[in-house]
Amino acid sequence: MSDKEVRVRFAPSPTGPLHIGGVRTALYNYLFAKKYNGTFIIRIEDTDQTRFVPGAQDYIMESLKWCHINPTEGPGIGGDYGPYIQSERKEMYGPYAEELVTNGKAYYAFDTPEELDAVREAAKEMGMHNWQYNTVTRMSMKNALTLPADEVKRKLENGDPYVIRMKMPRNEEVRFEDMIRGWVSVNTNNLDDKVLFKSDGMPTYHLANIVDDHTMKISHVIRGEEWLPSAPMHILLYQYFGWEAPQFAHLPLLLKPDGNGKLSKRDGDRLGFPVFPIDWYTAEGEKFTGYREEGYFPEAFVNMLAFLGWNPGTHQELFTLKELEEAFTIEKVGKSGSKFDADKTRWFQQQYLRNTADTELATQLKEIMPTDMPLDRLATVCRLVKERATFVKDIITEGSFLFNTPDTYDFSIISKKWKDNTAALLTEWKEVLAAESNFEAAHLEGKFKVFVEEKGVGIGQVLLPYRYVLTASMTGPSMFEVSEFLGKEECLKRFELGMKSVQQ
RNA sequence: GGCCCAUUCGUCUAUCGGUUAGGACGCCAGAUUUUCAUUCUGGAAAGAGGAGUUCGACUCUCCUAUGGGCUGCCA
Repeated sequence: MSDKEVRVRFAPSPTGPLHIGGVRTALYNYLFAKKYNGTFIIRIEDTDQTRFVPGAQDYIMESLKWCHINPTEGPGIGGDYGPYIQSERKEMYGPYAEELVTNGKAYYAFDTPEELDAVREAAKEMGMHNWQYNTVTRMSMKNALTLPADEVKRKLENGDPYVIRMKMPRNEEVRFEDMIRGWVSVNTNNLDDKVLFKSDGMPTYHLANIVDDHTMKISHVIRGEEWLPSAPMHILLYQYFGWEAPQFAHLPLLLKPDGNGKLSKRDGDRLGFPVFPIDWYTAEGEKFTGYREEGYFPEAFVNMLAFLGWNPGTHQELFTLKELEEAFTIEKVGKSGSKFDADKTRWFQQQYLRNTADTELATQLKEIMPTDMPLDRLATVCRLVKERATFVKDIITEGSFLFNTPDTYDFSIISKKWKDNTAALLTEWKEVLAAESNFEAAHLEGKFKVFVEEKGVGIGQVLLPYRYVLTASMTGPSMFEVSEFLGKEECLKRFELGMKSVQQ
């Protein structure tokens, strides 16, 4: 690591919702910055005006906020290197492109998109699988390298549409050291003359990215593996400008849990888990569910994401954001793509739910379930059922009989356990309770043990029917805890209800 | 097709030439529990294949296979 100040950026384009792969890239950038006391920057790359999606930028910012991945510089945040939205930096890029033209590192090209399509089509028909605008083909195209100088000049003065293409050198080896993959090298013969500046006056990603990273003093570029093939070209651009290139780290991709391929938008509803951090609605009104709305804690979500492609080298798996900031190193990021595991994700959430204080859970519960129940009572519910829940919303279903008197009893669930003497035993046990003034769980349990002892019956013979009449269910937390929570009056009332259902 | 990257249990991964190849999720079995859940214990489960280098390779090199990415005036 050089002693240069660490400045990293996450640079999404607002073409739609950020999916979890993007969130992970943002997270790694953030953690890297924190680890080295650096700066984490958000930059919006909206150079493609045709793909702009309204709301996408807000979605990105809100997603990161929910995850507590807080940028130190960015749109709406400020910083000394703004603006942080490329369309607002539009005027900056042209002169840089011109500079390359002047230095012979780039050239004007006048081929129309239609002409290019035609050339590609023709090449395909001749059995060439891909045609590239490169060192050899450029000599048969319409550009400043082939056209007479005066014609080029005339076209430019005329206002004819043009692009500026990078002039790729012939047969040169471009090498760079990736922080994750080590040395990567490519021969320029395999690279093409990429468009740097578009006919609409906007730069392409490649130019804008290099110019912004340089002018924003970015020290490390941590981005997805899909950028690896163009990294050598970016290196070359830095050389053309005479700038020092940042260090690169190309992250492995997130893969579909089944089959193969990069995780994509539609995989979520197909496989039954969210692919997006928060809900997203398309312009057509289609909804994509987010982790936030599913009920995941952001801490659990972030913890899970951090472990998709990184590990601390120890057996610890539960990390707070702060702990991740300490433990994270780029060296421990793996090289191969990871398949997303929905089960493991749920497990993380379950762990976090369990480690959340009861009153905190109660507070969150109140937000999703209107109730008059006081907070301390809610907290007790949480304590009783949290071990059988994964999400806060599970507490509502798992503890339903703690909120409301059962409205329907289904005798068939207990009929097998219901013997001839059950009703009589239950009635006697009810009498014991009716005479009892102390309803503390431990006390009731003691009473109960004495009761079954005296009757000479098994615990289950009474306890299960007891559960049934009070909760209309066969499963749940300790009956003595449940009884204490409900209180004497409610318990006796439910005895009546439950017993009635049996008689029918 | 071309170029680049990758390859350890089903999944996420540890191992930085010498290990009974470790952990976690999931799965199975047992114990605890009135029940379900929890918890605990145990179990099945892996180095893609082939050549080298080496006293010794999961680890280094090469080839093959497989997977992935890129191949736009998209990012």
